[in-house]
Amino acid sequence: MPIERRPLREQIRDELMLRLDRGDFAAGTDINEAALAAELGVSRTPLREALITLAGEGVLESNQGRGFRFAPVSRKEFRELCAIVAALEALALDSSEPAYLRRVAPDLLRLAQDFSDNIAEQQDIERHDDEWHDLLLGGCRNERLLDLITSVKAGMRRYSHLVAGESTPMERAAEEHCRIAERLIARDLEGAATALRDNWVNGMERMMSRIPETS
Amino acid sequence: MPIERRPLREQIRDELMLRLDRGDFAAGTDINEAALAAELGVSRTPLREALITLAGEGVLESNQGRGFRFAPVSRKEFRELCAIVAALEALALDSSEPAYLRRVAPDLLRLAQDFSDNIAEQQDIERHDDEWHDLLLGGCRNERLLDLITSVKAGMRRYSHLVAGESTPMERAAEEHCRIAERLIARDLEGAATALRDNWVNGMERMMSRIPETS
DNA sequence: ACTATGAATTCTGCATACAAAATAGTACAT
DNA sequence: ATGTACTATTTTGTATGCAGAATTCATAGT
Repeated sequence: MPIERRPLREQIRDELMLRLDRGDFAAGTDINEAALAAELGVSRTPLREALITLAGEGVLESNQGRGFRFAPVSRKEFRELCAIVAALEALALDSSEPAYLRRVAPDLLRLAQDFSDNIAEQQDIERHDDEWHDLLLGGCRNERLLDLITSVKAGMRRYSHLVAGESTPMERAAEEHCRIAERLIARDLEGAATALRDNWVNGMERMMSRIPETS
Repeated sequence: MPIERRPLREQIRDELMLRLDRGDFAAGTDINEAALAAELGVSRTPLREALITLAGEGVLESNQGRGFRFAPVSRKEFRELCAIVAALEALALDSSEPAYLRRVAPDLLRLAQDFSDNIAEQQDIERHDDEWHDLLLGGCRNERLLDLITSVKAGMRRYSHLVAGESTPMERAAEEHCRIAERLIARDLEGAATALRDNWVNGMERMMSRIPETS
């Protein structure tokens, strides 16, 4: 078996994103490199490398001499990110192999229905939603686009834990997923793309009230 | 006067992009960190930080133990990038303040016309095209989107010097810019967005033959 | 001549060390 | 009590050092 040999900076990045999902870091808080490096058991060098990639994805921001901090959240930015992801995923759907979409459409529908039934843990909900979208876009032939979507979504993870605990919005999301799947089954690619865009716009509005206004 | 104090990694990144525009680096070539750092007169640490950000933007790629290299070019990737930028700029146009577009539309038209007249240096052509698009999108209220467009375009700069010396394609581009500006003057935002998308698709096809196929 | 093997070298990835900037703290003057 | 100048401390930004992986080169074997 080929043992895993990944750069430390990537493992660190993953770990930080995991902690971000858990809500360990409040938006706007500074990062103490030495302390965090010690806590992770690594040196500052690969940590800083990870921080720089995260800054490139918009998760962090850096100021000269002041180091890194988790980028503050705002309704404005969340709207912006949703608009971007909506456009990118719609493009990805457009760039997908029709055969793939036909094949996975039933799975997508079933997953969406299963999901609306049993309300699970918040962690599971997030993961499920991500996996659903990943499956939807799995047939996209534009590799750079998929990478870009992943990157932009990383920036959105700062918002994910803010909505934790709300159950009704998720039921709405499941319904919308059903709609998208139904459009695909009906071979209506245009309608599916529209439903997908709606899903993001609605998702945005659903979470909007949860986001504290820029103070 | 406030003297400029930017991190070295950013200055290094800018310098590397400049050299990339000049065609100093062939696609696919490895980077020797020590040699490049010595040439730039900096240490490997900020250089590596710059390389990591460039890798995040798709300009470079990194392999474990093998360091960084300029990502190889391919027609497939170029098509992908053009599709992405087309979608993003169209969205940006959609998110722009109508008042701004009305105001700059005449300037855009004039710039496009001026440009089609005097054929300048390749360097100037590139810069002019970029500035034209920047002016077009200057009224976009989605800041994250503008950052993202800049980042994706950075990845496209690997292709820019490949088309050097060709004059007719640029005249075509100027014509298309005129079309976009005319649509804006006519208050036809939808038509402008379509023309913008066409500009990217055509630009793509124009350069396609210049890109060596993946060997 | 060609391949395989192993030592020597080069280079990356990570850790540590150092310098300068920013922050916190303290004494002092108003 | 408040503000200010100055010092001490913390923290970042950059440079250097070091271990191990990857590559190169030479040599031996077929």
